[in-house]
Amino acid sequence: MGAGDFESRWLRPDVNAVWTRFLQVTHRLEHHIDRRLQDNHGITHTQYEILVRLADADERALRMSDLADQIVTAKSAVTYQVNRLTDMGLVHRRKCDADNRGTWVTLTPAGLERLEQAAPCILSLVRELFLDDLNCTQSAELDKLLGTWSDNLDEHERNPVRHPEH
Amino acid sequence: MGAGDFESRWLRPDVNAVWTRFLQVTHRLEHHIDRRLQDNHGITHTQYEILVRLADADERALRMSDLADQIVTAKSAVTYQVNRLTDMGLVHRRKCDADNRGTWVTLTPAGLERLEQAAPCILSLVRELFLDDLNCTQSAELDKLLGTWSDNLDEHERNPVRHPEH
DNA sequence: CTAGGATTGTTCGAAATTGAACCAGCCGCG
DNA sequence: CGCGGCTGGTTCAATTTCGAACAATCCTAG
Repeated sequence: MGAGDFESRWLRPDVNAVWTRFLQVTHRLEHHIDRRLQDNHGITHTQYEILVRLADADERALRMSDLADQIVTAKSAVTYQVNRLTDMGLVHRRKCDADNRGTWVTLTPAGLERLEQAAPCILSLVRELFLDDLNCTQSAELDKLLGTWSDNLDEHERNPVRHPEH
Repeated sequence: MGAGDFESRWLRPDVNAVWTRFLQVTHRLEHHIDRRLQDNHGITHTQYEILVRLADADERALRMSDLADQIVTAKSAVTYQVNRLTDMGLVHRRKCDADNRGTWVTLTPAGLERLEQAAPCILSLVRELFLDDLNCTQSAELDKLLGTWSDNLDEHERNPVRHPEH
C-alpha cells in the first residue's frame, strides 16, 4: 500500500495522535471548568457563558438567537437555560419593541454580581490551564490556528456536503 | 487601575478573544462532525469514538473504565453507550477472567465494518477542517500546546483545589 | 486469614441538549 | 392590501449525560 493510499483513508499516526489529544484536552478542559464553576459558584459552564456574553454585549443585552450563535448550541437549549437563569434571578427578559417576535435578555444586578464573583476564579483557572505557558509567538500561532479553523467551518457551512456517498 | 490589577481579575481583551474563540471553534467542530456522522452513518460522535478506541487498542479490546478515560466521560455514560452499541450489534461484552469485576469490550465484525465505512468520511472531514492547512511548524507547535495543556490538567487533577474561596 | 479500603461496573433520578413541530410576526412581491 | 416565504422563540418528546449510591471484587496490612 502506497503512502498516498494510506493517507487517503487514514491519518498518519502522529497526526492521528494530535487529533485524539485535541479531543481529549478540550473535553478535559470543559469538565474541569464546569466542575469548578458548579462547586464554587452554583452555575453551569453554559450558564456562565451566557452571563459573560451578556456582560460583554453592547447595552448588556442580547437576543435569544444571538446567544445561541455565540455559545454554539440549539435555540431550544438557550430557551431552557435562560428560563433557568431567570428562575435564579440572574437574568431578565424584555420585550423587543423594534421586532415583536424578539426578546432581549439582560443581566439583573444579581446576575452581574454573580458573574463578578465567579469570573476571577474561572479566569485564573483558564490562565493556569490554558494560557499561562504560552509565549507571544505561541499565542499568535494559536490565534492563527483558530482563525483558519473558523474559516474552514464557515466554508463548510456555506456549501453543505462534500462527501455525500456512504 | 494598574495593568497588574486588571490582569489579576480579567483577561486582556486579545487573550480573552482567543479563549472565547477556542470555545466556539471546538464546539463547532464537534457539532459538525456529529452531524455528519449521524446523517451518513447513523452513529453519534461518542459512539464513533468508542469504535475507534476499540479498533486502536491491543487485542481490539478495552475495559469499561479505560474507555471512560479515553473518551473523557462519566463511567455511567460509557455503560449507556456500550449498551446502545451492543443493541446495534457493533460491540460485544466479554467477561474478564483475570479480574472478575471487569468486562472487556470488543468490536464485532459488524462493528469493525461500520467503523471502516465511517472512518474515511470522518477523517477526510477532520483533515479538511482541522489539519490540512497546517504546515509542519504549525502542527509541531500545536502538538506542543496540547502537551502543555495536558500537563497542566494532570497537575491540576493531582493537587485538587487551588482557589477554594468563593 | 481477614478486615478495611480501593476499584469496577451498573442502576437510578435529575438535568441538559437536541431536532422537529409549531406559532407568531416580519417582509417582499404581485 | 394579502399571500407566500423567512425568521425568532417556545414547546415537546427523545436522547444523552452526569453524579451519587450501590454491590461485587480485588488487594494490602496486620
